[in-house]
Parts: sequence; C-alpha cells; structure tokens
Amino acid sequence: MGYQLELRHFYYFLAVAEELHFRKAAERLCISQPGLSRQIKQMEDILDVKLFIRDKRKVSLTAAGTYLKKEVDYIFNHLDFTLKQTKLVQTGSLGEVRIGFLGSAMQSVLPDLLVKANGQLPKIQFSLKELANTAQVEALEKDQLDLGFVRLSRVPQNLQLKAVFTDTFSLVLPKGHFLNKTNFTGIDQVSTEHFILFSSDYSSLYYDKIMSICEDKGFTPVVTHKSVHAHTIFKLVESGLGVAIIPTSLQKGFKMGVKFLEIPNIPQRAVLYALWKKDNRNPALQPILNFL
Amino acid sequence: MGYQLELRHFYYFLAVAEELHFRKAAERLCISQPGLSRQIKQMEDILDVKLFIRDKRKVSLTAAGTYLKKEVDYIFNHLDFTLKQTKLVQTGSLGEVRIGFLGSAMQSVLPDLLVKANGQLPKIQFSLKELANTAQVEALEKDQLDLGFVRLSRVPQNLQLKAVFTDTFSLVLPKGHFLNKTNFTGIDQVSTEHFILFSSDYSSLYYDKIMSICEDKGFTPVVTHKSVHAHTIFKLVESGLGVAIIPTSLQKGFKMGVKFLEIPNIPQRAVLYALWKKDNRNPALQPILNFL
DNA sequence: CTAGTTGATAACCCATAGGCATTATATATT
DNA sequence: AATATATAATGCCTATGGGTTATCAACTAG
Repeated sequence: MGYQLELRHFYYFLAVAEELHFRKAAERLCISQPGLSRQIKQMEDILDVKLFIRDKRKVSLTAAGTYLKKEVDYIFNHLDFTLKQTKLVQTGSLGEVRIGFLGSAMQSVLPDLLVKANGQLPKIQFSLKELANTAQVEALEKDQLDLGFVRLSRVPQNLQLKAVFTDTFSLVLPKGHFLNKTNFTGIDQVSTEHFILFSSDYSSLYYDKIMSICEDKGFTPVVTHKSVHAHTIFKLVESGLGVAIIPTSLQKGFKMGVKFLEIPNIPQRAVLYALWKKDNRNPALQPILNFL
Repeated sequence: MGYQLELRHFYYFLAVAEELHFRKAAERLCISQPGLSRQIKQMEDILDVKLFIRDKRKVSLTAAGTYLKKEVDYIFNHLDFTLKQTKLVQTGSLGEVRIGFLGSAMQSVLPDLLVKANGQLPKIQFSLKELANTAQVEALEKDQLDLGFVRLSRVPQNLQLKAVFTDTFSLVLPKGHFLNKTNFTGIDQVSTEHFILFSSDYSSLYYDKIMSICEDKGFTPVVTHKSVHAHTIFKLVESGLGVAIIPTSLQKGFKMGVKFLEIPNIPQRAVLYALWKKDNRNPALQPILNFL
C-alpha cells in the first residue's frame, strides 16, 4: 500500500502490452518473469484498473489498457524528445524538427524548404525520414515526427493538412514509343497498354487518382506491376514492360531511357500536403510552418 | 552509474524549480533536504545537463532547466489526465461503441438511442455501419462490431438477442391504386398483383414473414422484383411494377408517389432486435444496452 | 567576528525491486 | 484418463539504493 507509480511501471506495461506475453516481455526487459508479474499487478492496484486479461493461455489488453498504451506511447516519445531537446538547449543549438516525407516530396518542396530554413534559422536542425503515408500519420500521433509530407485527403481530427504543391500528371513511355509531344492528345491512346503504378498501400489517394484519370476516359487500365520507387517504375517502363502515370515533377533528376508527356485536359492533380499535429509542443515547428 | 530516470526525479525537479529553494522544496515533498539534493544531482548526471545554478545564496533555473520545467509540467498534466481517463474507460463512461444496423433501424430506434446516449454519456462515441443481417452476425463474432440491429429470430449461441421495436406491416401501393383507407379490408384484395420484396439474403426472416402473411390469406404472391433499399422498392411501386409489404415505420422520411395502408387483422409483426456478443469485452457497451 | 543562512557530503538504515524455486492452471499429447 | 508442456502467480530471500541524521563548507547580515 501507499506505493507510487514510477516510470519503470510504464516501461514494463508497454513491454507486456506489445509482447502480450509476460515471459517474453520479461526477457526483453532483462528481468525475471515473476518480478515483471508483480510490478504489473502493483501498477493495476495503484491505478485500481485492470490493464490485462490473463485468460486461458493468452494475455490481452482490456479497453482501459488499450487506451493507456496509446497515451503512454505518446507520452514516452514526447518525453524522449523533450530530454534530447533539453540537452540541445544547453549547448545552444536549440531546435530540431523531425520530418517524414514521401520520396516525391524530395523533388522540390522539401529541398526548397530546407534551404530557406537553413538560411534564416540556422539553429534549427532537421532529421529526415522517408516514410509511407500511413506510417507518417502514426508517427505524428505518437510524437515521433513533427511534420510530414503526404498524399492523403483525409486524416484524423487532431492532425492538420495543408496543400503545399499541386502538380499535373504525366505519362511515362519508353524512348521508342510511337507517341510524342505532337501526336499525343489523350490518355485513351494507351488504353490497351499495360500499366505500372505506385502501390496502393504506399499511397492509396494517388492510386485512386490514376484509376479515375483512366476511367474518365472510358477504360480500366491493366495494372501489371506496382512499385514504391519512381526509379523502379522508370526502369520497368524503359524495359518495355508497360507505361506509367506519375506526378509531372517526379521526372526531375532522372536520366533514363524514358520520355514524359504531360497529360492534357484532365482535372486531376497530384497534391502534396504538409501534415502536422495541431497541438504539437515543439517550438521549432511554428517558424518552419511559416515557410510553407 | 547506470541509473535510470524515474518519475520521482521529475516530481522533485518540479518542486525545486517552483520553490527555487532546496529546503522548502524538500519540506513540500516531505523528504529531507540532503536526499533531495542527491536526487537532483543524480538527475543532472543522468541527463548530462545542468538544470539549476546554485549561486551564492540563491538557486535559479538554467535555460535548459526552464525548457524542461515547461515540458514536464505539460507531461505531468497529460499523464494525470490520462490516468483519470483510463479509469473512466474501465467503468464504461468513456469509449467507443461500434454499431451495425439495417437501414430500417435508422427510422426511429437508432436515432432515439443515439440521442439518449449522447445526452447521458456524452463521452461515448459511436461508429455506425449499415450492414445486412448476416454481415452483422459475422462482424459481431469477429469483434469488429459491439452491437447490431437486425431482423433475425435465430442466432449463434454466443450472441444475445433482444427485441427493441415491434412494428405492424403496411401495404405499399401506387398513388392511383383503387384501394384506399376505407375500402381496404385485407391483403387478399391484392392477391393477383405482382409483389416487390426485400431480398431474402438481406433479411430472410422478413421475407418469410411476408410470405406467411399471404399464405395465411390463402395465396402465394408472385414476386417479380427484389431489392435491399426501401427507396428502390417505393420507386418500383410508384412506377406501377407491383405492390409491396413493408414494416409500417419505414414510410417515415419518404415523399414519393405511393400510399401506405396498414394491414389489419394479421398476427405477424416486424420485430427489430438488438444483437450483441454475450462476452463482449467493451465496457462502454453495457451502459448503452441499458438504454434499450 | 559571530550567528544564521544556504546546499553538499558522509555514514548508516531499511524498504523494496528483482531473483530463484515452486505452485496453480490450462492446453496439447499420449 | 494420464502425462507433458506451457503459461502466470506466489513465497521467500537478498542487496541495491533512496532516505535518514549529523556534519561540513560557503556565504551574508549585523
């Protein structure tokens, strides 16, 4: 009785919540299973809340435990970041902004931002990580990221979207393809070709847009390959395995045996959005957002 | 060495940061001053950051300490809030209930429930999904739903049924049909008409009930169309393609070229049931069930 | 110079986190 | 039905380290 919750309890709780197995969690924590069991029990006693259901042969989280895990995840990430920042404040190099991005943001938006920020706010450092849309959303909610660059139209309530770059779409063809700038009139001219697209789990919004471009012209594309990297897609096109549709700006920086034809007269646009948590606590984020 | 930061360190840190006085802070914490001094020193060693300036006769925060205090204040408030919420989740006064329903439940039962629940349990959120009977049963068993609204008489053992709304049946006729409130005596008057019904795979119980209504009156209806949406059925009736039998309350909310005549002197009733898993683990479900 | 602050240091004490051995219970196997 | 194997919980013990008191060192005020 009269015990106090300590960080230890939360570390242990997270380990068990992730492993859903006391012995494995204990191994990961480098302590014995009985010790772990006892600490978790103590935690439940202090909180007066059942966190785990030890049922039959498996352990699972209660609703309360599920809720707590999500919050503790966030709190720990925020705490880690805070402690790192505290040290930076001491050394005077205050300010780190953790940025996640889709590869396509590296074409222009992100480099522009970094150059501008470096010029005017030299004390703010950046850590960059290439991540898929969904991974960025999760990382933002857990406070593992401060800012994301995504292609999504709908995000959770507590996140804020802002369009930062609107792009047209271009058709990617092998060098020797009969279509060129003068005789290319519309996407329906390649309706019988095989298509190579970005994976829908990498960016479902992008995937749907491509499909709608084709459907507006009255055909459903035959998709033979999917990839997450522009380079791979270009390589596949170059090899004659099909054609692709990509945001126009993606062609920058690639020298390959393919040609790009901007698709005329379509309403679809590839929109890149900046994304951040509305109540983000990082003071370095605001000045960065002002550049967008 | 090799120590770990614990919540205690942060509690102590906050006390000193507020009092700016070790003895007073120690008093407030009900520990001795030397103990406090040692814990703060340990904290600074672990973080490798100087948090306080002990200068001459007064204590003050370093820049790093000031930053840390602000963040730890926030983190502790958030943690307190989280722990309180966790307890609420356990008691079921906070949480999410996932509800599946037949379109016809939206006429009165479900809106009533939601209004009542929102009034008395504003912290419980709902996610709603329109699903057929069988889909709801499957979703309930998979724990993708907490509560369903179905028209079924028999369900698997581990599910619980409860009647929540009993309705009479009405005949749906085109506006110009010769039958009306005064000359309508029984369903046998339309025994030769074509019938439009809900699909039996959408609700087999409903389908069987309709058939039994007719069979009780000595005829088997000629079913020419089936649909899953009330709106579609009304449209088909309006177009003169047949007549329909529906639960009386379904007419609410539709303005169409059809008329409704309640069928007198029949024992059949359209019963809407609430359905849930007996050993559902969601604590938010119980208080909702109490409203039924 | 003395009295009265302040926080830091030293040496001891004991509460308790964690280890080991074991039990209790459920599932899988024979 | 009996046995084997897996799980988490329980009981007892040890030793780490947080908290104690006593003291020191440094500063200020009178």
